[in-house]
Amino acid sequence: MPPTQLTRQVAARIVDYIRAEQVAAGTRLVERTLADQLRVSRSPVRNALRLLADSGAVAEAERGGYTVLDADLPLDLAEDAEDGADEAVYLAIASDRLDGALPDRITESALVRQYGLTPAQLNRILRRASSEGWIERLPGYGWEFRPTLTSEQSYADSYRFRLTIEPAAILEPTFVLDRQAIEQVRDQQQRLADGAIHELDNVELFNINHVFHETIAECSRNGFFIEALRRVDNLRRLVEYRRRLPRDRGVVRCREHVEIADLLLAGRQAEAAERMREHLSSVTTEKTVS
Amino acid sequence: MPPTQLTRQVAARIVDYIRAEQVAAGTRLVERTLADQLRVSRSPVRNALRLLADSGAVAEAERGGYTVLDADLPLDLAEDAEDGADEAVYLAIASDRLDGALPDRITESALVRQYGLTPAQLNRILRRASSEGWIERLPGYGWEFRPTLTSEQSYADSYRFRLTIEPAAILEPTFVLDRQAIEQVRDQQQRLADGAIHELDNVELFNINHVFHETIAECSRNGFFIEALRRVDNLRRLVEYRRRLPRDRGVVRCREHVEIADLLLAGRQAEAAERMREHLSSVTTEKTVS
DNA sequence: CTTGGTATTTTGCCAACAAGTAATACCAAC
DNA sequence: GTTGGTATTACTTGTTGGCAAAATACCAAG
Repeated sequence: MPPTQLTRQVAARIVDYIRAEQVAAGTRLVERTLADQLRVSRSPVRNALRLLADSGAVAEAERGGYTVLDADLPLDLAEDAEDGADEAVYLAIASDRLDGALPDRITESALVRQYGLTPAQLNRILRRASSEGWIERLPGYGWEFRPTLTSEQSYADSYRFRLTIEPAAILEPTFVLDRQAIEQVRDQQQRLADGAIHELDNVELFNINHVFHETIAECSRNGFFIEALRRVDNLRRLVEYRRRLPRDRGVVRCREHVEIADLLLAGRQAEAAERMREHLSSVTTEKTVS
Repeated sequence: MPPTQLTRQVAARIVDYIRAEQVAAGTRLVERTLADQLRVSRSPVRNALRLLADSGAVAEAERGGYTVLDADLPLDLAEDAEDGADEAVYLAIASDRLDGALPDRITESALVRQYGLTPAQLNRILRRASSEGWIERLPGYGWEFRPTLTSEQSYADSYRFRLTIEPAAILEPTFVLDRQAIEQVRDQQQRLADGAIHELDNVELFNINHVFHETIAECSRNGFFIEALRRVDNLRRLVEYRRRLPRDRGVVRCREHVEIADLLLAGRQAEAAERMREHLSSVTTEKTVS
């Protein structure tokens, strides 16, 4: 019996957690704590830990339970686990749509047939796609793809929008610097600028940059700014995965990121907001030229 | 056999359309046109027209088809039609949640039991609620209400967010004034300020004001601004329906709306944006005081 | 009191069929 | 070419029951 969808997902999250927090080897992985953190019950956590133990990612503790084996787990572990199915189909549909292989309107059963899904699987995927804003249920039967990000215009629009909200988020009165988080993403960007950028693929590069911007926005403590940014990035992700991202420009962007983070850490918010504005508008012009 | 959910909905939209556009009596209601406009096929349009004809809202034309009887249809018609079921349950769940009658997490079957729904009905409702951003599916079983708008803080946050995006939308380079639309909402606001405001209930008042702000944002021609505003308002709606809206303050707000519209019509966008900023921030301070 | 182990309850998915209705194509009339 | 009428196709919903697995409660050990 193959591990369940949720089990794989939970396993991937656990790996992410160990890697991101650099949890020391030997630390106990407490079921209840993980369950609370991942918003599931202990059952899938238990199964996920068993799965990870079988593949040698975590160690079984002496009197039951599991402990961390190594903070630097191979990245593949999370990806392998995640590749349950949903994610792949989700990206496939998005990709096919961007390629123009899917019509503007489509019925659920057509999708079920074309991608060989069960109704519930498709239900999950459509739920996600519609919550991310690129597909919409019609009043009657069928779904309609929304024109988001398919055109160059809407791509530019997304940057204009970020140009408005990201600097504004920094200047919000509720803004409180999360020094630790900012330092972490700052160092990550520094490493990228120092050359690590050439070793990453599009997905990882996008995710790191996305986390950088989101971490800053989160300091605004205003859920509307945070969620608005998140929504834009969720859409952007679908396109960026498919683009060629020139790495030389990427180095410049990372340096700008470092600079913005340094300004924030120095408490110079107004300047940071201004740099952020310049940073985002430079990307805009760059894109429209190419 | 009672009319179907979709039929009622389409009927309500047709009534909305006739009222909003003030379609002259005697005009033919063309099935295909309506179907395209409402993004459904002719079948439900036909059923809806039959329904409206039976209740005397539209007239049967001589050689088949239907014509408009009177541009000023009673508002109840749309509401009666809409009250099919979904909408009522949707608002009931939102209301119960705001009252604290529903726990933070809840399962689908609990909702099915509590509100006497079929799975597909609940599916539709959850889809909508999650796309509007106030409920979220957990990784395992169950759903979680998001803390949006339940607290005074997040209510204030929503205004801070609008304070950022609405003036910015006016200043977007892609902004193109839709003179006709702006004039229409301007006049509507003028009528409100002249006293009509005292004859409206919360729902209608909210909708009119919401349309005003959205019409302006739409001139930005940037879907991200438009959608972000729409999302905030969809959430706000759930709360505002339940508040007491003091009408005297409302009059002042309507006057400000008229003023903003006039500035836009005069092509003075920068000033309009500034007035919009003041307008929104005055509401914020007013709320935090009360 | 915290943690891991175990048992019980409940949930949501699956499958397949029936039924009603939305989408679509076609036709006739003006 | 439009428009309304009609027929056909194909889609989604509503069933039902069975089942794997997620949630939950309980227990024992340290």
